Amino acid sequence: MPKQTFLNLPEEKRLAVVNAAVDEFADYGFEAASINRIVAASGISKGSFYQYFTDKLDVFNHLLDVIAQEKTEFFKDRHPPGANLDTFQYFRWMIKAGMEFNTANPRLMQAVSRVLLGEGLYYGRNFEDQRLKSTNAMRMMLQQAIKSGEVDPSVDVDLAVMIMETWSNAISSYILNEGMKQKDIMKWVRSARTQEKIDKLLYVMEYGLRKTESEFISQT
Amino acid sequence: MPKQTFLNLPEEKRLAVVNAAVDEFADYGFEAASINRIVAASGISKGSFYQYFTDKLDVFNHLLDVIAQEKTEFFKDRHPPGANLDTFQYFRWMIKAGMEFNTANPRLMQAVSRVLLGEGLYYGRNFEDQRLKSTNAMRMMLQQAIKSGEVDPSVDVDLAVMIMETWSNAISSYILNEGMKQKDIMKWVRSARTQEKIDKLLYVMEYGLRKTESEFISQT
DNA sequence: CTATAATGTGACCAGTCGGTCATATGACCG
DNA sequence: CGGTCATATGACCGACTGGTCACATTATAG
Repeated sequence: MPKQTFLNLPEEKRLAVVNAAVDEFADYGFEAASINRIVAASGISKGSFYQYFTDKLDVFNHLLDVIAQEKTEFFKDRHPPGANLDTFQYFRWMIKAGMEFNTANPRLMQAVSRVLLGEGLYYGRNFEDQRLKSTNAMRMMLQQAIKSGEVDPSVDVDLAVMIMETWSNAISSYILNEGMKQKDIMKWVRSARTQEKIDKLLYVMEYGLRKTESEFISQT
Repeated sequence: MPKQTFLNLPEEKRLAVVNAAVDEFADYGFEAASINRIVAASGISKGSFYQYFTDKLDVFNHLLDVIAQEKTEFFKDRHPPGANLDTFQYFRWMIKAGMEFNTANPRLMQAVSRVLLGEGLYYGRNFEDQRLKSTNAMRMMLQQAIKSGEVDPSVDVDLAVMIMETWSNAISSYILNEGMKQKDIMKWVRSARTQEKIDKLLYVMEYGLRKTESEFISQT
């Protein structure tokens, strides 16, 4: 939590600091973010910074507060269309609203998203080719399946690739992060519980994808 | 690419360097990884390091090479069960094989996964509570839907939450990363193309989730 | 055994980091 | 005006960073 001193600051100065922090985290992520640069960019002195915040994590947490504020402001007069949406309609509305919120605060959301969710595949370092290699393999697999009549030709190949890639990565991360907590990772991975969970996951994906695009359009 | 000098090294020494690098990237990610620590942990001198590699990225790229080698070794005598799997069966087999590979090389995969895909939600910094807040909201939403009879009670709530969370994050990242490339992010987000893509995505998710667990079991 | 080439080494460099603190500045009050 | 207190400042600190290079060690060849 930033000190009261910071919150008392004239808005202009306060925003300069917040914006500098947003840019810094968005450009460098958490570890590589530099307090020196934030200080230089916002035009305050280093001493002042340490009077406002205790450390780097403190500034970042303040960004989360800023988001919370912005969100209540944003959703103040924005409500779900109609009262009796079902769960998925509501979820869909939430996602769409989130997209609008991201659009309205792109740099801010980019900064916290980069720190909390990672740099993201679509941005990227020098590893784009590495990623393309695996997505291209999936794309070819799907196109082959379409050619052989196994998958409906109206399926959106790019979308299917994105979905498969997302799950491939999510499952890999899940196995690694959750697995490292276990004392016997191999036993855990091969356990009925874990296998069943992944099976269900893939089944949900598969079932959704098997629907043809024409059905999508008629049902949405 | 590491210099030939490095590849000529006695295996023991070479592995010491690779293992030190793996540990470093797994523990600190790319930005915060320290060449000094890698050097110290592997027992080589700093000068030698710079004779083997040009910089940090070069070591990391070598880890990708190591993975490629390990993978060909791993899949040498591991083939899909039967020749006429359909696309999804094949994908499922690939995912499962990937899980086994991760299990066999957990630290190595953790290192590159952390760098390429981010720290992952399930690991985490001091932001676990931030994440729990949103997942709990989704969980309650689903439980409410089950209570009211809208969603089949046999649905695995935790699984559904994981799926919804994954898509929520993936969509958010997609919008931010892809959107920042556009000259007019708002126009892009609201365009029919983008909206349709997200709609389809959510529809695939929804359709998979609407199936009841009993159907899962009978069909898998 | 000597000469030459390849490899290994760690002290050293300039630069940056997060963080501190004595001092300066300004705001408020009697 | 003087006095008191909150705030602002940037020089300075030790630690660490990625990177270099003159020199030591070892291997190879004649």
